[in-house]
Amino acid sequence: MSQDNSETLSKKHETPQIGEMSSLGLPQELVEAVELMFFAYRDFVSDPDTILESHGFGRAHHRVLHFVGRRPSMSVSELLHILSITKQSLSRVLKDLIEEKYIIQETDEHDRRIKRLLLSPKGQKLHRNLIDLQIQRFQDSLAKSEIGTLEKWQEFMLHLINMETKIDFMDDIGRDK
Amino acid sequence: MSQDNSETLSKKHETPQIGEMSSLGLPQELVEAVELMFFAYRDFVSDPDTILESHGFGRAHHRVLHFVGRRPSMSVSELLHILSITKQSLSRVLKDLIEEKYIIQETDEHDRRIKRLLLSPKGQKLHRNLIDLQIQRFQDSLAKSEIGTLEKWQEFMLHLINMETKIDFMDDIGRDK
DNA sequence: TAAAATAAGTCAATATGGCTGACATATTCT
DNA sequence: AGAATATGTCAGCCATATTGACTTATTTTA
Repeated sequence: MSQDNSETLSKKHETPQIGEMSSLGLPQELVEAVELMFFAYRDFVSDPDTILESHGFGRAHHRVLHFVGRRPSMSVSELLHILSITKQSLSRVLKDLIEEKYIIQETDEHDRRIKRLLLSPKGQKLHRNLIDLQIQRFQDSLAKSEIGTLEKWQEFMLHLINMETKIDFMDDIGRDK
Repeated sequence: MSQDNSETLSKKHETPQIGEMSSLGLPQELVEAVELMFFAYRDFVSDPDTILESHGFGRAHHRVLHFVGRRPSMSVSELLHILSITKQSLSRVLKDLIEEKYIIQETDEHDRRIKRLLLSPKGQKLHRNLIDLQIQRFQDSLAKSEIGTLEKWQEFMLHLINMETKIDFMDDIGRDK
């Protein structure tokens, strides 16, 4: 519990430089960064959920919608590769999106085995709604931050997090930022 | 498909300043940032998985282990609050961790309804193994980056991502970094 | 002190989104 | 003609989340 186990620090973490040690005997800022990844990511993906839910979709649908929107005319296998999931996992969500006409399939001109995936106007609209929320969050965070060092980056990440989350759990993180 | 729909940009995203527009008519760097969140987070949480799997645990166990390690003597309801899950969801993983003696419960001295959660030495060891991997990834990324602006932050995030992922999908992101 | 509120735990049912294995179909390559 | 490739599908399994209803122990409050 006290800091007197600092001699037993793994070789990987020698050179704490300026930073204080956390209760774990690890540099405080790095432990905080690990948690910021958890909180910031969770809150970052939470915004689109409301919209998705009203369409009967989940996060898996969002990811497909996003990458098809960003990289139009991708093949199914390219999409599988990007998402790093199996085709059986993809098939359920892709089927939904195709059935409800958010995504259009076009057979490749030169190799008719390949199906190219595209967003319909309806799909583009939903995609845009979703990404707008996430970009807005980035811009808000950016407006509040002035990115410089790791500290600056943490500040940026901190601002990504919901105010409520911050009030509840950020009492010992980023106090003076 | 072309950029000529830039007039229809949502009011929220006027002021693209210097940045070019993506195929979506949104600032390229912000769209890239959205994707970096996805890739970086995914790869960041992937390291501990191997160790967890060998213990028969999943990511839910990891999160519990992490927060109990970081905030020792938390009550169950505080943990629920931090994780933002229901107690029914928590109960399974917490039960596993208690049964296999990674986590110890202690009844609060002043209010015997409350159970305080603590890592056993065994739990501390596993927690340390897991966080070491994540901190190492941060340190590696940090060594490669020089954080400054949003660009710097993106560079930092980019370096968090597995080389394989970068080779496969980063062909149009962060080319010149 | 009796009743209400709180902390924790449990049972049952359901949903999402991953996984594996086995196959089927159409198309292209050798 | 046969092998390889791209896609799709069936069936089942697992992890992790959800809701609602209920129990038990303990503390607070009226």
